[in-house]
Amino acid sequence: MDRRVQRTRDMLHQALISLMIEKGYEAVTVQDILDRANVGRSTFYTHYVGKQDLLISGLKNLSKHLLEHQRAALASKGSFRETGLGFSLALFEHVHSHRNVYNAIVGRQSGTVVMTELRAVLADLVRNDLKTLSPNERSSSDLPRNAVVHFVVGALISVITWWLDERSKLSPAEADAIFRRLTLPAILNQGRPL
Amino acid sequence: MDRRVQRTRDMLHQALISLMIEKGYEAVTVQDILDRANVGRSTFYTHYVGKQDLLISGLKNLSKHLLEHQRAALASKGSFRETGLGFSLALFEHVHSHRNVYNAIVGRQSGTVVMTELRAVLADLVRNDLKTLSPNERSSSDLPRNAVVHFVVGALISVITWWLDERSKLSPAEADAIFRRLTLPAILNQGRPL
Amino acid sequence: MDRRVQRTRDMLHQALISLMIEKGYEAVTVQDILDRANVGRSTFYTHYVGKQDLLISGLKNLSKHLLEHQRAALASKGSFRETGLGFSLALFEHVHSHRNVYNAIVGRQSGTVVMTELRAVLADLVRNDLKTLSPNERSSSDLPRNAVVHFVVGALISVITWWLDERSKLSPAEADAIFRRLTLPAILNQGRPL
Amino acid sequence: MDRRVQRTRDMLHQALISLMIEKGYEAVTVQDILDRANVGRSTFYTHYVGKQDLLISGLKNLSKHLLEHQRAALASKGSFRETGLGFSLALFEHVHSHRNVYNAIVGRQSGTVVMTELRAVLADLVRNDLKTLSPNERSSSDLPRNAVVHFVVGALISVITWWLDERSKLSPAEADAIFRRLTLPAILNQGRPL
DNA sequence: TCCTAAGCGAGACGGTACGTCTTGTCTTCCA
DNA sequence: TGGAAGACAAGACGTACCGTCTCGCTTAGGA
Repeated sequence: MDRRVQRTRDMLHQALISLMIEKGYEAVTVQDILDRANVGRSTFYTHYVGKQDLLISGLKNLSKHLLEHQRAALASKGSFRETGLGFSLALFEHVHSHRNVYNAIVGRQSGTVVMTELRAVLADLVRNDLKTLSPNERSSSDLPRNAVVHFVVGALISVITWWLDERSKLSPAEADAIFRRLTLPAILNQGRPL
Repeated sequence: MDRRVQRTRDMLHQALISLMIEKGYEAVTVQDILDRANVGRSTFYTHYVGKQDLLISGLKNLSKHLLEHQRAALASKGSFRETGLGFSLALFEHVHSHRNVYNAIVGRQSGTVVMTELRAVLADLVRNDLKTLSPNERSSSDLPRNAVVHFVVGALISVITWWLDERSKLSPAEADAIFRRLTLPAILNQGRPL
Repeated sequence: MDRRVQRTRDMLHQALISLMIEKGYEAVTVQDILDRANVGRSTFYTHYVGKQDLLISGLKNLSKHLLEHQRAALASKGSFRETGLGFSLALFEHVHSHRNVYNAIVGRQSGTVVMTELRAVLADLVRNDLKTLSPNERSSSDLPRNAVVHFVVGALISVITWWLDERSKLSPAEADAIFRRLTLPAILNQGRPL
Repeated sequence: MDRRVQRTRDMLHQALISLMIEKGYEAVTVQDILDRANVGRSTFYTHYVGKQDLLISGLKNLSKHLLEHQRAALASKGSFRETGLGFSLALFEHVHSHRNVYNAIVGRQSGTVVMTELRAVLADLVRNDLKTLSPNERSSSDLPRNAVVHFVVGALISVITWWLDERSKLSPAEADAIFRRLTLPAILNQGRPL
């Protein structure tokens, strides 16, 4: 591929991210992106279907990053309580070191598209994790698998949102601990009577 | 207030809801609403700041409805496990009998505004409920109150979303049970070591 | 007629005139008039068909005023050169003492309706006058009567417009003299070869 | 300039003219023009500030046309009585061959903007002509130059209006003759006592 | 090394939705 | 009970984006 192509795409990504931090995804105009990236209108539409497409293609990086952490955690031995949802700490740390970006993605100014896409990425990770749980440990299989996946993703995003709103007074590890204390009991204690 | 005013507002609400069911909130145009409601453009903007305003003013009804159920549940005696989050069954039933509306509100075609507003309504209810928990029972106070509120609301919406996506094969009571099995342990078992 | 009716109409006329002076006829809104006159919308439309109607009904006064002067001039004896178009000096004086109103009527901010109506009023006067000319004096009757009427009215308005634009450095009598020097030769010297 | 630009502008001009003929300038909507010209709304406002702007830019053509005839007349030798206001016949002929357009411009359905602009165009031509008169012939310099210009333009438009109203029973040459018989004496005979 | 296809910026263009404004009609309410 | 207040439908306005397109200029990468 032409060396220029990659350069154009990078500039577009950078432009979108910096603009999202400033105004939030919804408020960003294609024209804004073009101006910021010094890219022509037609060029933009050559590479991407639209604003969403540019965004989604950017989220792929996050996805890759978290998948690696998940693989590492799954490889190690230990109970699900210890190693389950093994990507979560990595995610909280990623969020922390890119606070401003995540504020734009997850915050008040966000948009449906961003959230939908983020949920999809996380749902994949969670589903992977839960697959390893069912056969080995006390199972949550008496609850519909998808319900649990939705629940975990919702909890994850809720905690991240809250954490960011609180201006991140807590460390990533502490935030992660809260997430796990809220989420794991539901997954692990299904046998206990309610 | 002029009798006509209420009539106009009602017709606008009806129009918005029916259009949301057909196309989803984001896709609905102000002009669509005007045509459906037989209302003039300026009249619309006399009553509402915009599409969002019309929507939000509509969600007030839901809020009132659920608040009543909550009051009833809080009045009755029983442990938090039984009576806590007492509005949840009512909500699942409301969702069930207005499936199509909720699909538009919560579904793939929804918009940020709708969700934000719905979350705010639910957050108020949850916060009310949790206030009654802390003093009486084994407390979740070692977790930040707001984190728990966000978590519960996220869980609630996640389960509803999943339930609607599954075409509601389960009854409202069953869906509510799932929600409670996933959420209550986290609230009640904070003392147990993870 | 109800005493209040006349009061309402007067207030509307006053409002229109003062607003015309401020912004010019075209820029004046019915709502502007209502606000200024403290009159309800429906009341306005009860009395007048619209903005134009209100204006035209106001011009009737001018018409009456000038007609009287014309009658006086026609009654006196003298050649057409002296007494013809006998209302012209009265008009220039009227213009002078209501400069601001005429600026609004005739000026840059005016509107078609105003001008059309003013022309009609003047055309009637001119036509009256020319009727007295034809039989008695050296005639312009070899020119189409209507052409001459249009011409005189056009000349009159042109001179008034110019005079007002010049901020009326000249007295009404001087302006009138200019008008007569420009217009009368054409009417009186038709026999002379061109 | 982009080839497309000229094409767009042409189509807009054509649309405006044909619509003016049908409904008169004032009654023409921007949307009417867009529909007729197959041009997008934003494109229109890219090229013109509004309806007026489009109109005025169209009157530039008339101006150019008449200026050429004036130059030709000025070049020829002869008294002012013969060659003065040398563009007038050309104007009457232009009016005649574009009767429907001029009816829209000058007629009952016209608007202030149209007339104001037309007056300005004609005033320039007249002023040019009168400049050649003063030094060479018996002067009208004892009358304010601007008054005379206004007067001539007023007379010209008056005669044209009358002529068009009469459905042009007269030839352009005859109409021009009437105009000259009405206007020239005033310009040339200033020395004669009134 | 050339030269040719591609990548690109610039921006014109047709559309569509927006929120504002004004008009003339129609309804309510109050004095 | 008649007029003031003002709600209303209609629809034009000028602005803002969108996604498609045409145009030349530049520049890589194969001949």
